[in-house]
Amino acid sequence: MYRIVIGLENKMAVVRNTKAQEAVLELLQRSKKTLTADDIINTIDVSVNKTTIYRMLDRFVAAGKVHFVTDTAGKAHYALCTSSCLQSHSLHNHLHFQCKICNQVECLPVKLEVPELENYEVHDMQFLSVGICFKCKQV
Amino acid sequence: MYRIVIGLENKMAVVRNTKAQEAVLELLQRSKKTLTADDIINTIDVSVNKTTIYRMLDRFVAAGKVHFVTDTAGKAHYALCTSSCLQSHSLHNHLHFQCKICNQVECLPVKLEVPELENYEVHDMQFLSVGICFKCKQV
DNA sequence: AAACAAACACAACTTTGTTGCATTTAAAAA
DNA sequence: TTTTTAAATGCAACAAAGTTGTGTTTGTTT
Repeated sequence: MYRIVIGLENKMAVVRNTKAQEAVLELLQRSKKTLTADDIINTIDVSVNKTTIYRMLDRFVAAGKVHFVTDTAGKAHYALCTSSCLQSHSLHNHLHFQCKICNQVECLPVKLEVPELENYEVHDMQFLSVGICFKCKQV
Repeated sequence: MYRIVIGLENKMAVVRNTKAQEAVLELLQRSKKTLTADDIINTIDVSVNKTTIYRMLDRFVAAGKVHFVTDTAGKAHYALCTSSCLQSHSLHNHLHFQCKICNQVECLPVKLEVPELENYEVHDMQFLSVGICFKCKQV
């Protein structure tokens, strides 16, 4: 219900390496497109509980390793942060694309310029475009 | 589960005016910020079933009267379309702001420029910035 | 090796939105 | 005006996505 994370203000807690976490990070690394929690649960080869997946993803987001976009149906899609995510105070100002046909969401290498918002404190952003992707258009 | 709408390709069906619909549109008109289905259900004075509210909102979106943004928690926030929504093929290329404190989402009068996406068919977009709004910053 | 807390599993739950079907009702047709 | 028709609604049951609580496991530090 509360997928927002306050960044890295909360002191970096001690972190432990587990098989499950490594497996999830590897999945995200290998994936060209974003992954939903469900995608991960259905793809991962080690046995991991769904609650664990959700909490893990929250931790990754909090740590700035991963970012997510919510699609038009309200589902969260996760992707590893790249170097470009880290520019300008960890704001993810690149565009995402959600395909109505294959339902996948991908990060696009397109940065959007956002003017300063007077009197607002901007912590993060999600830019989503919706339509039909390259692959699905060809079919 | 499927909040996307294919625009107006489906022939404009006969539309009927009902008290409920008028009431919802009036609520949206009066509201400075976007409203969730729940907001509407809790605010509206005439008795309307929640299913009706959801279907109604879908119809309004399909008709281009209303647009919505999904917040970081995956919840849909609806707003009346203004004249500015109708520019450039009914794409809603203005920015929205979600406040982490009051949890409200508002339309901002800020248009974002999006370059053409080669080989992609863009039907719509959702631009969301997240942080602390003007009012909540003052408290 | 012992201690500690991060990470996990499991079950129950919440929230948001959907589906199917019967009923009502706005508006067109008779 | 009355009849007809399908758009709009109501209701109940359901579904998907994510969360909470609690007890257990297990990395890491001491």
